[in-house]
Amino acid sequence: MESIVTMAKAEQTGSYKGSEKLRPEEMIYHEMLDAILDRRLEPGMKLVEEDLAKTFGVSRARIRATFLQLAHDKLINLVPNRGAFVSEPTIDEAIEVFSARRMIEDGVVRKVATNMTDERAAQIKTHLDREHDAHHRGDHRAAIILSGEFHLLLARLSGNLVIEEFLERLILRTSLIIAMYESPQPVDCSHTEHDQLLNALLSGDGDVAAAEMSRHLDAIRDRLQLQRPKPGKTDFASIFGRMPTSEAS
Amino acid sequence: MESIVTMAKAEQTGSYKGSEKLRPEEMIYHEMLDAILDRRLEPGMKLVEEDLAKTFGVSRARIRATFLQLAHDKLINLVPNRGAFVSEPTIDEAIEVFSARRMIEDGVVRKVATNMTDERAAQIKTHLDREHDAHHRGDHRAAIILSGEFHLLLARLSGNLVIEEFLERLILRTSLIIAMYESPQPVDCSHTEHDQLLNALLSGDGDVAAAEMSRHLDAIRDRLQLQRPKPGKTDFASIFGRMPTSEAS
DNA sequence: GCTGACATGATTGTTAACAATTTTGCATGC
DNA sequence: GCATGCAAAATTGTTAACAATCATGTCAGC
Repeated sequence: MESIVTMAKAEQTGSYKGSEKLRPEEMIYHEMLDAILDRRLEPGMKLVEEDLAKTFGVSRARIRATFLQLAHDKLINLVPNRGAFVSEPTIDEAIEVFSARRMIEDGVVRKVATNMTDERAAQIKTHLDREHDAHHRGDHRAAIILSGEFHLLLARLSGNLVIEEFLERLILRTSLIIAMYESPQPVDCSHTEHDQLLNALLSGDGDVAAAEMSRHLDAIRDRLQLQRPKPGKTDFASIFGRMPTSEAS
Repeated sequence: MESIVTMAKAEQTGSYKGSEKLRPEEMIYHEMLDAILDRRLEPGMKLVEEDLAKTFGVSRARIRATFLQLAHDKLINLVPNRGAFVSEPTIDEAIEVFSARRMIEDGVVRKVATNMTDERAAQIKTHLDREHDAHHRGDHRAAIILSGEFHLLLARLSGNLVIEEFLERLILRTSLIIAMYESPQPVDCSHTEHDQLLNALLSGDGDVAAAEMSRHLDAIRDRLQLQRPKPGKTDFASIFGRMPTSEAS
């Protein structure tokens, strides 16, 4: 199965097969990234260096370097002498990430709205077509990827590489949050919201665009179930609704 | 001599001597950070792993880990098989960093302005007093530190840890840019601009505060000499004003 | 005199072994 | 039965040695 991230990169560059030529270090980073965002590695799970080293056929040193990168993106937690654990973003953290995105992306769409050109509008429309396409095909996976890419596209159009890179990390973090807190029946109705965003951008009014982006991000956040986290492996008490007792008395 | 960063941390926590209890890894990171921001390590300078390892009395592995951190903050450049080099932010990068800060900090002051309380105003005023103090004492070094801390304080008051951390990195990057491009006679008149910012914040009007912050950041940028970078060690052509020829003919 | 191959030295990249720490399992005592 | 302490296993942290790569200096050839 293709990975979320390599697929996303392929969407950017337009060549999917080429992504296999990534340097091994990046390969491992992306593989772990995918596994985390796919919840194949569940939040809270311990990541043992040697196991991963064997799995990828590299030395522990490389795994440790990869850990540093992932920890910097807040996707794993590094505890001295204890090891690495997949991040379990708290509800408060989740809210802060969305709040941060609002602050950043408000500024982004303000810039994009006031600097809109026909070519850029066409770029956005092309992307929205792909989103609709994926949605009508029922390709939920691609829809999720493209949804994130949409926000990244706007950041790129704002013309600031610093913001773009930062937002990329924030979007990854958001993906982990969504994976952890999404409601049982996933709702990817965001593509219609993206349409509305384009309209707002085309109005050329920065305030209108910023308001629309805020509404959109709040909507994503509010679709999550930020009250009760999906229980992790270790949270037996909430799984069974009671504390453990002996089975046969 | 105290380091810029540990001094800054001390300002935050209120206890300077305690900063010596940092774990060795953080110690090394901060020492290198300081050296870069102080220009004891000049932009473009090669950082040899073994030399640094000997200097700090640690193994190369630790130095490599520190390199990853610094590279993530864009303070050094990591070139495969070639090594680590102190970053030489280009003029375009510098402009982008200031632009990114404008986007972020506009949002920050909007939030702070609309959520101002007496206590927060007092916090800011206390900080400004310290800035003025340093300035009147002629303590240029402390003035620079406190100037950066001012922006960080506003980010903290905005109540978003994600933004605060990101801005912290951006401020470090700005410090390197200033160190690289500052005009011959350093102008730290920014403390009066900070006063104006406080006034704008007290107005409670987000638009006013954002405009003031934009003006302030633009002013800092415009005080730099972003046309001609201060020549690095290797730029002999610009040092001597001509290309090398044989000395005795 | 200049260019390019080649050998040498310096530096980074990688691996494996060792040390320190934490976790786990078990026995002991209350 | 439960807590406490101890020993063993697992895991992380660190170091040193080796391999691969790159930079530098030398020398032959034009």
